[in-house]
Parts: sequence; C-alpha cells; structure tokens
Amino acid sequence: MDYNFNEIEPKWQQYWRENKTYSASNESDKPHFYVLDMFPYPSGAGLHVGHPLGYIASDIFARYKRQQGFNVLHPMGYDAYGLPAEQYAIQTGQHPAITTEKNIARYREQLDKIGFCFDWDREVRTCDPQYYKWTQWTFIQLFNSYYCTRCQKAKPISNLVDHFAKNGSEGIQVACSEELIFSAEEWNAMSEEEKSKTLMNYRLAYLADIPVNWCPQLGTVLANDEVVNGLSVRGGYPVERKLMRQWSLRITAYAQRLVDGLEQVDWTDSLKEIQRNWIGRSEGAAVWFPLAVDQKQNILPGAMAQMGQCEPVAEPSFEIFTTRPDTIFGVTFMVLCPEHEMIASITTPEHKEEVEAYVTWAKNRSERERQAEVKKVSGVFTGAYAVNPLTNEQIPIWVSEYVLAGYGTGAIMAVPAHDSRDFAFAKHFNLPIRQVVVPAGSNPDELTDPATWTESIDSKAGICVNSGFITGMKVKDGIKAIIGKLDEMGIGHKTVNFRLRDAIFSRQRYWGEPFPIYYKNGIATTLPEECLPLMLPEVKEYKPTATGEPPLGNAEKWAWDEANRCVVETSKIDNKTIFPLELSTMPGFAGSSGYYFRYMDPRNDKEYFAPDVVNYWQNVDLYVGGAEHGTGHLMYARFWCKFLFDLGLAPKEEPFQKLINQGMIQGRSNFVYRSKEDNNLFLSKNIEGREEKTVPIHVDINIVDNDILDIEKFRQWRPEFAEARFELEDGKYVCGWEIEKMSKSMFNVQNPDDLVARYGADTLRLYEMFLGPIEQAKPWDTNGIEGVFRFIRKLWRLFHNEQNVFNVSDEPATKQELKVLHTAIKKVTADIENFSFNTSVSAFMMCVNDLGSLKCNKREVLEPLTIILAPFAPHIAEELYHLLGNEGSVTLAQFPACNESYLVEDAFNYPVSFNGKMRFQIELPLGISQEDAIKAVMEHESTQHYLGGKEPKKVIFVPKRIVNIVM
RNA sequence: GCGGAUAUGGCGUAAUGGUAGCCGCGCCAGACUUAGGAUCUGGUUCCUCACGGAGUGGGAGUUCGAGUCUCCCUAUCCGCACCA
Repeated sequence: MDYNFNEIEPKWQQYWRENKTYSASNESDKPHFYVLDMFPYPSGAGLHVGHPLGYIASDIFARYKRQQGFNVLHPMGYDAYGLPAEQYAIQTGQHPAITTEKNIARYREQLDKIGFCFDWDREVRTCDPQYYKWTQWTFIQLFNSYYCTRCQKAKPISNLVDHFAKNGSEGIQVACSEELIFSAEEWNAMSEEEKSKTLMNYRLAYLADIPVNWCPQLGTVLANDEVVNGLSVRGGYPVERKLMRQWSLRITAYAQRLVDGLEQVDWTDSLKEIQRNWIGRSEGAAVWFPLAVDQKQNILPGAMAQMGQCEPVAEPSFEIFTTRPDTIFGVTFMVLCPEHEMIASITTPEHKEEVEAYVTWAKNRSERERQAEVKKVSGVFTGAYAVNPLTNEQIPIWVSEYVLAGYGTGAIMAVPAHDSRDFAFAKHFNLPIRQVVVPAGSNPDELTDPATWTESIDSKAGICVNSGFITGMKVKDGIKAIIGKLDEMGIGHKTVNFRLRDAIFSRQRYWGEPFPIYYKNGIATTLPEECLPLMLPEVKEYKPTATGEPPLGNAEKWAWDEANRCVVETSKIDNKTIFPLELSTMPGFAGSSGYYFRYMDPRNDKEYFAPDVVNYWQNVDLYVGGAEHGTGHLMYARFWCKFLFDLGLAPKEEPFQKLINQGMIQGRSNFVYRSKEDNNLFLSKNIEGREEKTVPIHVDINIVDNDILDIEKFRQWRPEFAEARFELEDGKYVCGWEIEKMSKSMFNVQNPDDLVARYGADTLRLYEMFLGPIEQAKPWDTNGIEGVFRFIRKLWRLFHNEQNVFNVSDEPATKQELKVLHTAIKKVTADIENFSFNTSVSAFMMCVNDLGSLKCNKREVLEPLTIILAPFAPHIAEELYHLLGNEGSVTLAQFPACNESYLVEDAFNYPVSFNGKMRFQIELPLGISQEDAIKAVMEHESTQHYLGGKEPKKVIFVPKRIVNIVM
C-alpha cells in the first residue's frame, strides 16, 4: 500500500502526546485564544459520527490559530453526571461511577483515534470531587447573595441583613419572590427561623414551595427546559404540576442582563432569537383595579388585610399586567388564574360551590391535558366585580385556566375586542365586546358591531376610538398617554415582564452534586467553605427510599457534625450538634455552567481559578456545540458567568464570545425488501412491482456499501436470514434508503472507529467537513468518502514516484504552480475564518488536481501545502512535512500568507480553464470600456495563438478583468 | 398563532450583484490491466439527432446586469406557544 495511514496516524498521535505539542501555557507573551467544545455526556453507546463534527471544526480552528502564533487553549472533559448511568445503577446495582468511568475510557479511546489537539492535562469531569467542589462553592456564593436592582448587581446577603436591622424593608430595591413589607423592629423581633425564611425571599439560591414539574416515573423534578409538551425530555414520561419545597436559582433577577448581553456576543441571529423568546421580555403597564365598593360586605374577614398589601391603593385591589394599556377603555371583564390567592375571599356565597369545583378541577389537570386543550374555553364567574379605574365601570371578575399563575400577576384585564384569547372567552360566555381601536387605514367613523366579528383586532397598528382622552391617538401614543395618566393617579406604572422563570435546582436523584447544605433546626445552613467538597455518599440502593425520599435518604452516613466539621452516620442525628444533610442533588446543568472557567486552572485547589489566569484567558473566544442547548445550558452558563462577574471573579460578563452551532447529523437507514409471500425472498429495489410485493426491513448499514448489499454478510447477520434468496438487478442487490434519526434500533449508527479503521482519521476529518456547511443539519452518508480518500492518496503521490519512493524536487516553482498554491492559500485562509470548511476541502482537492496535472513535485509548492493542510489532515501533513526534511511539528509551523502577486498573471499568459470556452484573466486599466477591453484581448498574440485563426463564437467581457472567448 | 431559517443538476453542494452548477458522489465512454471495488483521460443541468432553446420553489420589483437585494405567495425544517 502506498499511503499507509495505519502506520502514520498512531505514530504522530504518539509524537504529539510525548512532546506535549498542544499543551497550553497560562503564562505567555503570545496572544491568547480559547477554543471550547461543549463537553459530552459519556453515554454507553459511545460516539457516533455526529459527535466529532463539531470537535473536528473546533480542532481545525484551534490548530489554525496555533499556526498563526496564538497560545491556544483547547481543552476537553466530560459532563459525567446524568440519568442513564443512574438508571443503569438502579437496574444492575452497579455504581454509576463505574459505568461512567468505563464510558469515559471508551470515549477517550474513540476521540484519540481522530487526532484531536486537546490539552488533556486540563481534563475535567463534573463528577470529580475536585471539580464539583467549585460547583458547590458557587452554590454557597449564590446562597449568600441577593440581587440589587438599583445597581443591577449581586451583593452579599449580609448587606441586606444590616439594612433590615436598621431600616426594615424600607427603601430596598431587590429581586425577590414576593414583596414583603416589615419594619426594623419587626425584623429584629423575628426568630432565627423567621429570619431565615424571610431571607429566602431574596437569596439568589433559595428554598421555596413552588409549583414544579414533577415526573413520577423518573421520581424527580425537572427544569422548564427539560420538559417538552408536558413530557420529560429524557424518557418522554408525563410530567405533572406539583407544589414542592425545592431549591431554585433566581435567574430571573438577571433577565434584563441576559437580554442585553446578547448584543455583545457573536452568535447567530436565530440562536439569539431563541434566547430572547425564552426570556420573553415584554413592556407594558401594571394597573390596580379596585374591588367594587358594594362588594366589600361579601369579603371574608382577614382577606382585607391580605389585600391591603396591594399598595399603593388603599382599597382592596387587583394588580394586573398588560402590554396594551391603551385598550383600558375596552375592558369588559377581568380574569384571575385558578391559583390566585384572592379567589376564595372575593367569591360570593352563591358562586362559592361552582368556583371551588372549577379551581379544584383546574389544579388537578396535568400539564399535558392543559396544553392539549389550549383552544378549549373554560371558566367560572366569581360573583364579584372590580372597578375600571379610568371609567369607574363595574366589571365582572372571572376565573379561568387561560390566565397563568406564573406570568405577570396571575390576573388580567380582559379586552375581548383586541385580544384573541379574551375574545374567545367573551364569545363562549356571552360577555360584552367593546371596540376601542380601529385598524390603520380604516375609517374611525364607520364601526361594525363587534358582536358580529369572528376574530379580534390584535394589531398594534391602529387608532384609538371610544377611549376618552386618548381617542384619535395612534396606539403607540395612546399607550404612553395612559401610562402617564395611571402614574399621575397613582394606580399604575410602566413595567417590564419576563417569561423566564427561576431555575429549579433540586433533583431527587443520586448521581449528581450534593448540596453543601444541612438543616440546623429546620434552617438551611451552608457548610463552611473550607469543608468542601462535600463528597457524594455511598448508598445501598439508588432508588428513592421506601418513604419516598430521594436516594440520598438511603445513605448510612449522611449527617453533618457541626462541632467536628465532618460527615457522620445518619443514625447520630441529635439536632443539637449533628444535623441532617440535604437529600436532593443538583441538576445536570450545575456542573456544566462553569466548566469553561475551570479548564483555565483545573488543578487549583485553593480557588475556582486564579485571578491572573482568568485575566489572561478572559473568556471563551470560540464555542462550538449543538443548538439544542439554546435555552438550557447556554442560558445557565451565561447566568453563572454574570454572577461570577458580579463577585469580581470573571473579567467578562459574557462567557462565550463567538458561538457556532454545528448541525445535527441524521442517520441514513438502508432497507431490504422482503417478499410478502416468501419470507426468504428479497427483491432488489428497482425490480418492477417490488413496492406492492414486499415489505421494507431495516438492514445494518455496515453490511451495505453505496446502497449495494453484501449478500454473504447479510446471510450471516441474523440467523433468520441465513437461507435468504435474492432477486437481483444487474447482478447486484440494491437497497432502499431513508433519512431517520441516528439510532441503534434502525441499524443506521455510523461509528467513527470503523471509518478510521478503513480510511484513516485524516479522511474521516476531511469528509465530515466536506459534507456541507457546518451549521446545517444533514444526513450522514458514507457514499462519497471515497472521493476524499482519493484526494489524500493523490496528495501522497505528489510527493512520491511510481515506485512509492519519496521524490521531491528543489527546482524553483513556475508561476503557474505558485498561482495554484497561492489560490489555495487564499481560499483556505478565508474559509477557515468564515468556518466554511466544506469549501476549503474543495479548494484542497482542486489544488491537488491542478498540481497533479502540472506534475508538480517542487518543494517550494509542496511544503507550504502541507502546512496549510495541517489543521484539516494533521497526520499526513506531519508525515509529509518530515519527509521534506523538516524538524518540529507541522501543526506549529507558521501558517503561510497568500502572496497576491502570484494571482495576477501576466496578461494572456495562458487560458485559465478550457471548458469549451477560454477564459483570460488580465489586468485592465480602471475605467476601460468594454469595446477597448475586448479589442485589446483579441489582438493579443497569445489569444491569436489559442484561436489558431478560427473565429470565436462569442466574446464576453465581464468586469473583474475577465474576458471569455467561446469557441 | 408568534418568531427564525431554508429552497440551485440524479445526490451532497459552490458561486465579494458580474460566464449558474466549482469540488465530490453517482453515472456514461475510453486507456492501462490476467483482474479490479486500483489508477488515469474525457463527458455528464434539462429539452433537442442537431441548430437552438429553457433554467436557481412561484409571482412582481430595483439594476446595464439578480441564485444573490426588496415585496408578496408556496413548501419544508427549527424554536416558542393561552406569556395578557
């Protein structure tokens, strides 16, 4: 064999390992560049060809930057906590750490074969105590912080405690779960337990009874991004709404900064938009609607005091949020969510039974039922009335599921004429509809009766009508005017609402980071920082306990001895000096939210990362990973980073400057067609009548090559096919194919190892890049890899004679050869900068084709070629570079710059391409006319030579110095 | 429903507003071969024997010139979804 990748690739991988070629230094005069991949969860199935796609792209970029003289940090690690290892543990009793270790070893083996330039000395694993120590540490910092909305920054909770002691809640501007009002005296009179409970209202990591996504099958709660259509992302089990005491992160405090930060980063618009949608910022007004005066006698005692909190209006009132304050004159009723705390107190006796029944029904509905019946209108009248503060009209108060408890205030003013949901509700219950806006362009004097409408007019483009002092204004101006008026009256103000919810941070699982929290007389207390890490304990069983507690409830040794500062047996809990530890663990996103910092200084035992190190690396320059993390990981990681920024630890507010989403690789399944009559007979795809006579069956893609079935392998594949007979076409069995998800059950998983074994890592790398634009989702199709393999061998032959003896000439290169080389340098450089790796591979192929037809074996051309190829196909580049007699690694050699002067030919030197046409590229003076240019070209002796006296069919002048002559 | 993206040969794709289809797969023909799933050469958008004509999802527009820019429509994919 001429080109022997089996020998070359392991050799250079070993060379890189032994020479620590890719180890990054934390002290360097070179400019820094940080290239990061989203670290993988090591699943039992191993890597498939989709995983390396992003890794290859980032590897190319990292190598390129290194060749440009940057000190490149390009680390890799494992997101090692996760559900599959735990479920495997429940079934088999094998410790998840063992499963994880085994899977990691397998991943590493697969990754190593592809020749990545990772600095493995910096590897991190989220399940490693030396790593999760800092996850726990960050949790403690979150616990000990609150968010000041005045300075838009996290601050120590002790500041708030001091303030409470002096001034009570007076004058604070903070992010909180609910507005609490208390005086300094009241604060100072509180018990420790009450103080603790009050502070939970402000902490950035807090414990609260909140409605959570509870998944009974998984036995755990899930974050919003872990639930899709009422089903868990992992496993697809139903999820229900349940009130539980849980840890949460107050990510909502950062909502505005999370929106603003998107302006500073270089991400795709679509991903930024996904994040904006998820945060869901909307501007509008908060308005207080008082309860009608003659209703007050109906109110239960005690409710008055509660409603008194709805300052600043003295009367009991409801706070609503609207984005359309201009439509306030069109309000005809009000709707509360079924969870609204004032329902019981305002409902009149005659409606009590009905309302209670409705509320109970609504609360017991699962998320999936709710979402499936979004269009179905339901609701109930409370018997109570509120007053529209601008018109003094009384409006009925209803309760309905379509108002959500978690958004705004859980109460809305309903404007059926201009909101489709209110419209549907009004239609269903026969409530009045009043038009207050006419669409732009229609006549305000000719109004139709809203009762005859089939839909509401939701558009903001319009003019206000029937709206008191704002009549005649544009909607936009109306909104401003109403907000001004509400402000003046003291019954409302401009406000901003976010769709984003706080992140639920507890999981009732074993395989995760333990919380550094114990419960001292019921008060959640953090472990001293110097006692971290709090190690995950051993348990007998990985299931929840018999009493329904999380798996850590099974641990024999899971209590905190405060005096001796150590973990002791659970049986010793006395609630004097020995206390129970938290039983939940942290969710998957905990460990992945700050791992990019830890890579900078992974073995630091004293700090998360040293200040001088983080000040050198700053943040991630390039982050490559899947778009499926758009609302989960990327949101949490940005929050985490902003928090560390507030603490003064992170130098930049945004963790990931540029982000590339590699597209998903889908599977390409192959089918054989089995006869309906004869189970042992298989018809080739294109046989007439095959469709009616057969049923398709998935067949392992590894026994199919270019859609041609290997019949012998098929017979051996499964016992039931041993006797298989075939109806062939042209002597071959042609399989059908379809694009499906890559999955074991469809036998369409393509494993990178198999391809490396057959074609080598360089071919795999080039081919994965050649498939198409990196960001695009595409099906895996091994047909075509041969083309790239051919290219590699052609390249090899440029350096070798027919006897496979190394043969390179020191003669100076011709202009034409240099042109070919520098065209490639120019194209490849520009393509790498644009992450357009598929076109750079094309450029290499064209370059080698051209050099092949020129029979060029000149060192002057070949040496730079190996250097620019090194990021893409490092092994063969390394080998050829050394055959040329060079020392050191080609992957560190200076990336050559394009010398443009080679690209401009002497006029008419030779035709650039023959394709039935001749193309001449010439230098023309600026502003030359078309006629003159054609004349000059036609008269040139070189043109005459090529024409050989014949008349061309057509002569076309194209600006950019090109004249085409069609023969 | 809202938002985002995409649409080019048999297939993957390529074209700073300037020859549409580079590069590769597949296919066709040829060369060298005992052989080829090796290698090399040529061809390959469609219609047409040819001359020639048509052509970047459909329709308008801007421009000397549009795959590319603008507007409308259609289809597909992705995200969010009773968020007031």
